[in-house]
Amino acid sequence: MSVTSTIQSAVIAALEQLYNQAFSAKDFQINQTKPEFEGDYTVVLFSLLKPLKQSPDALGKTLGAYLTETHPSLFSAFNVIKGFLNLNIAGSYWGAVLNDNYQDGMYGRKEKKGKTIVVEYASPNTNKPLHLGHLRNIFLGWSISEILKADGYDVVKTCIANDRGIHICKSMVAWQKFANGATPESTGAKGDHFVGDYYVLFGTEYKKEIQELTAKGMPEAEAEKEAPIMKAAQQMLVDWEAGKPEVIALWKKMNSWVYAGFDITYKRIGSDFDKMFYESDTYLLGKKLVEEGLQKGVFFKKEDNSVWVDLTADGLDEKIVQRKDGTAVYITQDIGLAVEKYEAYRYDQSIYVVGDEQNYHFKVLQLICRKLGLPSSEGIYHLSYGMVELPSGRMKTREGTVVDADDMIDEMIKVAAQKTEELGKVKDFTPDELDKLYNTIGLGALKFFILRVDPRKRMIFNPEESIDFHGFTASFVQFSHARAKAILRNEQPDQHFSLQHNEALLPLEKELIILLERYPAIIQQAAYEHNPSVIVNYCYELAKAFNSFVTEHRVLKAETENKKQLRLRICQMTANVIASGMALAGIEVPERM
RNA sequence: GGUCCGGUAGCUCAGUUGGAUAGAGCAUCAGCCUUCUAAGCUGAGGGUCAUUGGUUCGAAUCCAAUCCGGAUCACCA
Repeated sequence: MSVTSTIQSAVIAALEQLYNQAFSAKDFQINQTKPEFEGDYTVVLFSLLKPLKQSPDALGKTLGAYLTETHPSLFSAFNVIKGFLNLNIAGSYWGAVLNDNYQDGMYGRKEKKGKTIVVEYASPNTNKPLHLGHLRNIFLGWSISEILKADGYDVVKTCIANDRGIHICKSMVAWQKFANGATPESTGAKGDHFVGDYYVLFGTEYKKEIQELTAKGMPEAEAEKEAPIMKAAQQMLVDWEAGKPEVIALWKKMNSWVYAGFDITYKRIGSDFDKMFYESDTYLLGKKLVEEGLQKGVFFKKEDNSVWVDLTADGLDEKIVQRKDGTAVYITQDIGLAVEKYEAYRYDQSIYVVGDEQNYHFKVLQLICRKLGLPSSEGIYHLSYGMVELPSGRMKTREGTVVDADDMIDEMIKVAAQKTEELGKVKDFTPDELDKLYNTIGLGALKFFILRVDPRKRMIFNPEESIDFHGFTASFVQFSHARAKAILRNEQPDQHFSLQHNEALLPLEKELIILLERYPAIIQQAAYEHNPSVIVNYCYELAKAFNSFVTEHRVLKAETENKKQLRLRICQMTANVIASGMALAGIEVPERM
């Protein structure tokens, strides 16, 4: 049990004894005591004054005296200032926290809850390479999954490949028309980039054709529909859904190129999935559900044969669920996917890591699932994150300001290598070890930079700032870990030494133990909020405190053997917690750097 | 226009769910390596928490209005 909840229970019991009134944890607050006051934890008394008909001073003194008297091993002293009861926690209590957990690599992780959460993330289109926005998505999804696991859930990491639809047909048409049979193998290109180039080519050709048509006097809106290359793409989608063999063959070939490219990137960033779903499968189930919905009267057909759902009663609009030509739209497959996921995992929650521009889409999805009476609907949770912007503004494909994921990763690792060489601390590393270290530092920096921001907020990605290895960065935290390990390489804590608590803890020692004690609660909070930035910020805070501690106090040459053992335990536990926390963000920490 | 999200130091971000004098990093300035890793540490300056009103012992945090920025309201995904 955490200190905070221990104090809470003690206070509740005390109030029951002293005033014969029952309170719950929600009736009053326990905070860490502000540094300018004496004490470790503070009970805020204001909310209790009225029900107890007490003055702040009287209540504080009575409660403080009672608590210190009845829990001498927990509270060593107290003071009351205005409505705040400041409690000193006994040194022996902190000693026990340290002693019980310093070797535990699983510290902070919860027991299994027996509940399943499905997390969907990445979800790329198979027509262009991954960019910075995808990286935020993948880092978030992967990290949230790990955090939920640590909090005791069974997690299934899933990915839906958006492998069908008009956008896929566009790159297929362009390849057919312009590639002359070129392949990634023949050109040496990475598969996803190769296909992406044809998608871009489609766009430029399309624009060209529109210009030609409007030059002949056709109105622009009509030209957009009549452009031959667009008509070819639309026809291809119809052929694809009809299962025309040569279209399917082409589709399979091009998708396999893209997957090969994605796999390389996933592997580099250490991301993985337990289960892949393919839109090309789920859309059929979606269409079946649309059919059922029509029977049930949840959907209705318009004159042109397109199928709609009326959500005006729920404050939204009418929404199309199937085109007049019978082909599926985006949401059709999502309805199918929701059912498929539920059938497969009977989940308690189904998290979709998808950008906030799709808030409306997920509102609609949940409503439709509910109207269809699907059991999958209630667990749907859209983890909506903000867009990644550059200092110059939004990334735009058309303006070529999209930051490519592979380029970004290369750059980070390159700069990490440069920086490490400049410092020259690992000259004895083998080339393989160096390679691994550069990866750890470069990728760590990228992940940290992205995950440190609250997911809901838009974030500005400043390339220059992201490769800064000072301050609030992954390298700072990694460095702190390496520093702790350097000490531990000289000497390990003696497990058989029994710590004495007659020497008072120094402020920096106590600060670190208090921070370490909070780690389990931090995991819980991050899981509850679906927010990896909670973990990342915590790791930074811990690393910062550790660096102050290490510069201020000697560990190996501590004043007494008792102090030395205490500090060695602090080093060990800090290293463990940093490694554990960073792992939840998908960031590795080196032994040396 | 409707709906949703955001606005905290020059910049990038925290702020323990309503608590004490609002915190970090970067940038600027001043110090600290003969010591377990200086990718570090210590200190200084920098704030009308968008604005106004309200709720109460107490508001960056809750409510209302206004201003600014973004997303969305597609037979794109």
